[in-house]
Amino acid sequence: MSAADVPPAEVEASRRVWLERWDPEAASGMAVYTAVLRTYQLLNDEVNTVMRRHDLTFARHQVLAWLAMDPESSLTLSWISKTLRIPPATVTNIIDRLEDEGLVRRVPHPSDARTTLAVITARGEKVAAEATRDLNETVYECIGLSEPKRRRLVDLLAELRASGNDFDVEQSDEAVQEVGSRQAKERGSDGRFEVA
Amino acid sequence: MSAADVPPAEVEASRRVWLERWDPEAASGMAVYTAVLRTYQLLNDEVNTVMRRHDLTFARHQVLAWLAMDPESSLTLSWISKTLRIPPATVTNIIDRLEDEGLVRRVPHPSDARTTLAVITARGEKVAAEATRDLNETVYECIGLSEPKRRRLVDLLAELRASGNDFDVEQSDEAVQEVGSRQAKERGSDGRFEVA
DNA sequence: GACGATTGCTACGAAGCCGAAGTAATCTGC
DNA sequence: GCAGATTACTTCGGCTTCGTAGCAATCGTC
Repeated sequence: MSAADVPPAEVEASRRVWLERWDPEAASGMAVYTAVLRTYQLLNDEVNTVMRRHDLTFARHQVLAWLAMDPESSLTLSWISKTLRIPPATVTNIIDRLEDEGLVRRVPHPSDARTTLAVITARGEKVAAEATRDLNETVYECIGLSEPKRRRLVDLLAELRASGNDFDVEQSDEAVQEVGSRQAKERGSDGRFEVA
Repeated sequence: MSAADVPPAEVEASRRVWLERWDPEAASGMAVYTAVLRTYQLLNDEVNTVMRRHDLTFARHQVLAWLAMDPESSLTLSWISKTLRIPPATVTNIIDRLEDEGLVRRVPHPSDARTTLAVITARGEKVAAEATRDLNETVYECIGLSEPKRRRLVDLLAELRASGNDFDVEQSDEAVQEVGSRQAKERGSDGRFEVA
C-alpha cells in the first residue's frame, strides 16, 4: 500500500551478491520478480491513492466497474467470485462495504433463492464513472511507455504467465467455460444471452 | 493470496467495453496494469507458498535475506524501513515475528541509544539459506521466459517505473544517498565502509 | 418425492499491513 | 547547556484479505 520502490543501487548490490552465491538463472528470475513486484507496488500505490479519493478500494472499484458495464446492472455474487477470482468471503465483504455506501443493493435472485444479486444504484453508477475517469486520467493514461512498448510488455507478461504455470491457465479456461454457461443459463430466463 | 488470474475471455470483453467508453490510451494503460497485477499475483502466490513452508512471509524473508547478506549480519531497523520501503510499524512487526522464531535478535546500537540493531542468529542464517534455495529452485528458476526475454521484460518495467513517475524515482535516489551516508557513518566507527 | 451431493452465501477468526499517535533519545542553534 | 526540532522505534487501532465452517436452498438420481 505504501511501499513503492527499493533504491536501485541497493537492488543492484543485492543482485550482485545473489550472483556470487546462487545460480545465474535464479538471479535473473529474482530480477524479474523484483521488477514485477516493484512495478506492481508503484502502480498499486497510485491506483489506491486515486481510489481513496472516492472511498473505494481497487477490489471494490473492480466490482463496481463490472456492475456498471453489465447490461443488466446486476451480477450474482458467485459470478463475481469466479470471474474476478475473489474468494467468496471477500466478495461478501466487498458487497457489504459497497452496500454500506449505498452504491449497491442486494436483491434476491428471482428464480434461485440461494443466490443474491448485487445491483448497482444510481449513486453507484455515478461513483463508478467518476472513479474510472479519475483512474484513467491519473494512472492509466500516464504510464510512461509508448504504445508498442506497452504491447510488448503485455505480451511478455502473458508469456510468463502462460508458460510459467500451465496449471493456472488451464484453471482459468475452465472457469471461463463454467461462467459462460452459467451466464447463458441465468440470462436465458430473460430471453437474453450475455456471452462471456 | 489466492486470486491469480481473471479468465482471459472476460478480460478481453472488459477491454472491448473499455475501448468503447474510454480512451484507447486508457485502455492500453489498463491492460498494462492488469497484466502486471496478474503476473504479480501469480508469482506472489508461488512465493508465498514457498515461504509458508519455512514459516516465513515474503517480507520477513526479504529482511532475513538482507541480514544474511550483510557483512556484519546486522542492520538497524530504520535502515530496513528506508531501504526496503517498509513502514516502520511493519518493520517492528516483522522483527517481532523473526525474534519470536529465534531467527533474529534485537541488540541496542552501541553508540545511539535510540536505534536498535537486528542481528541474525545462526538459526536465522540456516533458515534464510534454506528458504532462499527453495525460492530459487521453486520459483525463480522456473520462470518461463528465455534469458533475453527476461532482460527485455526487466528493462521495460524499469522504463515504466523511471518515466512513469519521476517523483518516486527521485525519492528513491534521495533514500539511496541518505542510506549510503548513514551506512558510511555507522560503519565508519568500525573502520569499514559499506557503499550502498 | 425424497435423500445425498452440490452450490451460494455468510459468520467467524486469524494474519498481514500500515497510518497515527506516543515515548524516548539525540542533535542543533543559540 | 538547554529549549525545540528531529529521529527511532513501538503501540494501538483499523482495514483488507481469506480459510474454514456453517446454514440454507437446489439439483440429480433413484
